[in-house]
Amino acid sequence: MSARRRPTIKEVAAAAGVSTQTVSRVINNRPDVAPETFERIQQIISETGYSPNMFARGLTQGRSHTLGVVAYGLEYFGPSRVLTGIEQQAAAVGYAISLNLIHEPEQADVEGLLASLVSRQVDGIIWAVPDVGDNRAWSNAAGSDHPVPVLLVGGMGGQSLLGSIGIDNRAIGRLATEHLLSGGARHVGLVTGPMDWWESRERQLGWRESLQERGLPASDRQIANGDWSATSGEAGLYQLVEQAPDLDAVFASNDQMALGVMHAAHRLGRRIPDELSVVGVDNIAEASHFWPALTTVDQPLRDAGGLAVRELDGAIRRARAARRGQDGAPAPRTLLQPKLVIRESSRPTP
Amino acid sequence: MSARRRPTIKEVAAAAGVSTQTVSRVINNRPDVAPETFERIQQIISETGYSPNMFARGLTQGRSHTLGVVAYGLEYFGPSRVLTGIEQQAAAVGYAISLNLIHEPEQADVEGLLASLVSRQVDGIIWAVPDVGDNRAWSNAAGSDHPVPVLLVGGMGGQSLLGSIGIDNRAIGRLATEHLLSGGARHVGLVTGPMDWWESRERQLGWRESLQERGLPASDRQIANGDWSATSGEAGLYQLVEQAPDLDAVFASNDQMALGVMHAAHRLGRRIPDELSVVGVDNIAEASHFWPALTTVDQPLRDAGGLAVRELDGAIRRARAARRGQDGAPAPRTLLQPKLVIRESSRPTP
DNA sequence: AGCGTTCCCGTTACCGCTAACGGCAACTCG
DNA sequence: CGAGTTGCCGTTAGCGGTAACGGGAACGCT
Repeated sequence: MSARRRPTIKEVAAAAGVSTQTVSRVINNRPDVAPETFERIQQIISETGYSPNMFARGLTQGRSHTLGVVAYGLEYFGPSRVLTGIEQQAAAVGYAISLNLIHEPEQADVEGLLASLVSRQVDGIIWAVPDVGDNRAWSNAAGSDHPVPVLLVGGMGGQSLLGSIGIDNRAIGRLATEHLLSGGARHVGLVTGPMDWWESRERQLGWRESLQERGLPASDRQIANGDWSATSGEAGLYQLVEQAPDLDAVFASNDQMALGVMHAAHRLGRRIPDELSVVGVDNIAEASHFWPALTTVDQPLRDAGGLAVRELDGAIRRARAARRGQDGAPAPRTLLQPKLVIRESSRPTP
Repeated sequence: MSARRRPTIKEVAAAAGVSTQTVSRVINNRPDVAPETFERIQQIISETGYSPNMFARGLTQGRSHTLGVVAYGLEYFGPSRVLTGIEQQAAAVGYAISLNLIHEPEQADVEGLLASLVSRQVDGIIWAVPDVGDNRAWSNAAGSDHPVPVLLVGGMGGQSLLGSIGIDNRAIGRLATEHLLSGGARHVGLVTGPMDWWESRERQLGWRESLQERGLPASDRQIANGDWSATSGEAGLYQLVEQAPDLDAVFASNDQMALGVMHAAHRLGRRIPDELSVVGVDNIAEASHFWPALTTVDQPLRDAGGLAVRELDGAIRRARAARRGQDGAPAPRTLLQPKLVIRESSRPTP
């Protein structure tokens, strides 16, 4: 942990007997350097272990090759997956990641956070915080002209002026519900996530639409509110069987709650899937080893993260090229499609 | 997503009719500014939304207030917890986080990664990658004098010259095994993690020590090698019951594998905990909702992350103060202690 | 009155790097 | 053989901020 000082371009130039500009040309791989000189300078660079100072470079070029990423809840499956996707793609495209975690999504100091990222000179910002409550009101604000491009990931609530990448959560609800119905279920219960989450509301909508299209009831008695935890899933089933005794299937809005539901079903002596079919969401690694193996809806979360980086990179380039052209194309919105994974917790289609 | 240019200190100074130096004094809260002037400048700053350019500031001061964090496997419970702890503490102490994820812990280009972080001018580096194979050989190298302080988190393999924060994994093995023994078990099987992980080897050592201290056998027939996945835990139990028919307890090196073990036990018709006691490690959120609720060993991972930031901050300050003093104190090593969480998958102490 | 302080503020010189430009050879070509 | 390339390299001037120093005005003190 010694404090060996890093060499500067000036020292490299002196050692090579050239000007700093020539060294600069070498490290940026620009023309107008004699092959022989090029070799010699590169030699010295690797000997001294020189690497350019990003501060100085950023100062002249006005870019940092860094993306600000604001995320929430790494302990949850979704967010950590998205972050992994972001990091991977960012590394591939040549961006560093400046990570900021939010702990209270509802009452974050959004402007302060964005300002601090901007003052760190990030080239763009990815807002990967779930759409909870009105925590995205800022993104709809008229005066939301940020000094750098901002991209939203996950959730699509509001008429945001910003670009966004999301997953079709209503389709998740429909996929799960229609699968349950096709397996013969007629009384499909729902354990929701927290209702201030956009994802929860959309999944519920999908569930409701599917039932209504078939003329089946979708009353409040078939709904239990959860909070994503297995505990709440367990409590949810106890509540459901009381409110709707003829329940024969449950769509749990995530795999943890599905686990809780199955736990409760075991305690109640209801066999899965014969007496009760269960479908979750997320396809967490453990899902295939639940008892029984859980049928679930898989979300392309990693892809969403990767796509976010590519889109943001595009926006950065465009903003940089236009510099003061028209603000151009409306913010693009992308919605990725989920996929059903059928296992043993649901009755198969006959 | 407009590209409104950010104001500079020069513009603020012009607007206030003072020199840039005076503005600089205001934003750094330094003396020698008349209260009235101070007010006026601050007014203009908030009106224009000025915030200092970190590049320029970093260039003169030689620090970025950024910590480089290298992590691996956010999809695993441990690493994501540690990262959360790091981020939280970093935010509290005033550091930003530059995140780098590794995908192949065995064959990462360590020097390249460190160099890239250093060239980004991070003030210090936290290496939060599990100790797998010989991927930490670099940290023992004699010439490991990095331009910035480096701290290792998790794992304690080798005689690293660098400071480190870890969790006592041998104690994990002992806690789990002794709990099983105190519940009456006499034939304790082990499902390990991958054996090139330091954590796995230490947990196995703890298991072995506990058995040998009581004069109980700890043969290879009681061991099945897993890979952290639930699948491997399931396969592990099948293997164990074949190799050691009188098996009455299993220590699984993480909760996922414990889940697999319980899954297999159900299939084999072995009742838990009466016929087979099971203990896991990690205390993941779902553990209390497994069937039955899983007894496990809790690791203070978030604390480890937080502590890492504080220690690194100290090292940074010291390095900065000494600047060329002796390299001083030997790298401190901290070992945090795990904690047993008793639930229903293990027979209680009579 | 004369001198030293204190308060407040401006000047200058960098930090490390790159864009823009200029300039000197050698080389090409009609 | 003179004029226009082309190849190669250096000089200058910043990017936006801060450290170090200096200096004028007002004040206090003997």
